[in-house]
Amino acid sequence: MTKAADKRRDNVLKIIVNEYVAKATPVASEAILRHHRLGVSPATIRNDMAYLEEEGYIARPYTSSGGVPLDKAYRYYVENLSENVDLPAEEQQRIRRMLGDVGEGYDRILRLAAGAMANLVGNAAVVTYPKSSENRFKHLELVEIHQYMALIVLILSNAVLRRFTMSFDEPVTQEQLDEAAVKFNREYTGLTKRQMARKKLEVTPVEKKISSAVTEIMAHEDELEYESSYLEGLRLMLGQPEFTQRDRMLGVLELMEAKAWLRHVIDWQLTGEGVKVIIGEENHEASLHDLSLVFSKYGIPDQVGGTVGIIGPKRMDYRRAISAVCYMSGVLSELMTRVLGED
Amino acid sequence: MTKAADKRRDNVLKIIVNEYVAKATPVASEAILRHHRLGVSPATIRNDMAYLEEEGYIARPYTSSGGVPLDKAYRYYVENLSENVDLPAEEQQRIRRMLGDVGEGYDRILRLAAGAMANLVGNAAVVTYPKSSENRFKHLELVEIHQYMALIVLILSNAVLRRFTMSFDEPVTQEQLDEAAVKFNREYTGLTKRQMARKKLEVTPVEKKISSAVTEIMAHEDELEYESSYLEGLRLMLGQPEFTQRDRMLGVLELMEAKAWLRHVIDWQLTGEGVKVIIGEENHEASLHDLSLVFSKYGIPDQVGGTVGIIGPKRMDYRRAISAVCYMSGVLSELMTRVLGED
DNA sequence: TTTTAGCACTCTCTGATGCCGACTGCTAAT
DNA sequence: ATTAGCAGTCGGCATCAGAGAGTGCTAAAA
Repeated sequence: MTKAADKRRDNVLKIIVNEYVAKATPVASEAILRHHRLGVSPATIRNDMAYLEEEGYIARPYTSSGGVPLDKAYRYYVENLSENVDLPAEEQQRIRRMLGDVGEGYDRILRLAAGAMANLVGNAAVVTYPKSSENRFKHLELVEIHQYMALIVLILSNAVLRRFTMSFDEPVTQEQLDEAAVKFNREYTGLTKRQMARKKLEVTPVEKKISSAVTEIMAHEDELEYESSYLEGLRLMLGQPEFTQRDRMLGVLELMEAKAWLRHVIDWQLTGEGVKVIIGEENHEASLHDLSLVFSKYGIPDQVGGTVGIIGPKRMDYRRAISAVCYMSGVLSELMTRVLGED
Repeated sequence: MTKAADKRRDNVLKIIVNEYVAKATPVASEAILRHHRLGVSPATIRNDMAYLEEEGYIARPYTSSGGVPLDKAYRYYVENLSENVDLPAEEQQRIRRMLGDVGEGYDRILRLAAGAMANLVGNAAVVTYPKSSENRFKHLELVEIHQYMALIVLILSNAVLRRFTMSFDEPVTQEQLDEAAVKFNREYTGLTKRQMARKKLEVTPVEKKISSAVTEIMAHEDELEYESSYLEGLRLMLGQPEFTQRDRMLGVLELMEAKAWLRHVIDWQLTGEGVKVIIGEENHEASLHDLSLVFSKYGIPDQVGGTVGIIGPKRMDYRRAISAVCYMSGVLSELMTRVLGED
């Protein structure tokens, strides 16, 4: 008998989560029966709810109101109560069509990807710019701007490209620059910055200056990761009823604009594959304590990768969010593979 | 006598605007005297306010409350009542130090610039990516990725750089690509896309494909302008008391995220130099009817330029906003000049 | 003609009050 | 272990009254 009772309790919890996610109001014992014919009376449900409350799955905003799920409930729900589903085929179609062809650089596509995810789940979505696990030198180009200044274009293994200008103490010619570029491209292509440092080249002062700048950029690129990211759907997230209180809304807005929380997500991401779900208090960062994150890596393992994820109130449709993140990371990975070739 | 009275009325209007900007509450006749010793009684001020109301400068939220400025008042204020001031020297220092050195591409600096402005005025600020009035070809670079695919790097006259991959029907070698690059660089450097089209080169099929892609990119770059822009300080703007009502807040948030309004600003900007102020209903776009914009071009006239501006509720410190926009556009212009050299 | 004093009037804001409806917890019966 | 019934709790809403702020108007003064 206890087995059947356990099952019913799971069911009740599942219904509570679903209902609360949909309606954002405490769910009452009778409301549970209204839509789902379990063969029992409201009183039984109330007993079950009392049990769930005692065990810390749900809470009541005030005495004798309906129950709202706690972190523990969401966690249990994600782990045991919700079977993973694929994104509906039509949604998949729409996204694929929207992303269409590459060509104008990642910027546009990543932004669109974030926007699509956001709309899919009605919350904010973020996509970080892809980054090499360890960048490798791919190509260098030097263009004279004027006598004492050159434009340096550096392409790295993640197909990211950096350009910057550099001024010199002595005059330089385009010939000199070409020579330097040829040399660097011959010697450095395919190397990481550490391998480059190990290789002692004979260089002119001008070349030395260029090479150290290149190394610095590569180091910087290895660090910088969340600096550039695409966050879309803020309006959707902040339209959720949890943000009716003005200060909470502004607090979250501030958090989002600062983007410091992203660092946190990325750190977490370092461990393991697949879709990660962080619910409320599970976040180390206090400012995220009443939000949830669903995110995943994308990219090519051990080569390039970024993070794609969803952020919203704890009351979110985790099933949908997980599907969306999972699918989108797949699409983006595929896209990266196509762009980078077999490399 | 009427002359003195006019002057006093101007003064009253000025005080009303200042007070309302600071406090965001209707300003009462006695409140005006509280802080500013005009040599008259409250009743006189009331008469003046009645006059101002009749003339459409101010309105009352309800019978017998204080007055709030209308669009006409702000316009008059900006035009006649507020002498332009420079940004405080210390602020100038801080911004210059913050922007520091160029080097990592515009992205970072433009974002910082927007952030600084936003903080300066307590509203949202936007900086668009600089764009050539008409882009010129500057440099092309071709790198083989594999047999049927190449990475194309195109540098344009605004120092903007585009890279994209292209696949070919026939195998290509790096030698072929180098040859093509040399040819294009020799023939096309310094030309606009129209001049390029006029010049009929003899090209191989591969080169033809590359060249048409380049032209397309240049055309695209000429169009695309507001696509990439940096919007900072949303939290500040939405923290203003005019957005206590939830729907207005979400409405504006939606507007900001879509960024379609930027197109509007840019269109307006086309005419004339200097700092532009658009107040409330002066906006053609209905969605901006209760917001104000303060913006300006920056860049090098007839070469490259972008837009820098502030957006906020009509109740904003126009004097400060104008100073900030003016100063920032100066700083960015200077920076562009330095980066592009004399060109 | 312009300014001032005085006063009645209008409107917002706040807190108190009371009632309705929703839902539970408890007890006792099944 | 489940159910029925009922008393009790609490949020939400509408109503109301009083205080405070500030004006418009009128008539007198400058």
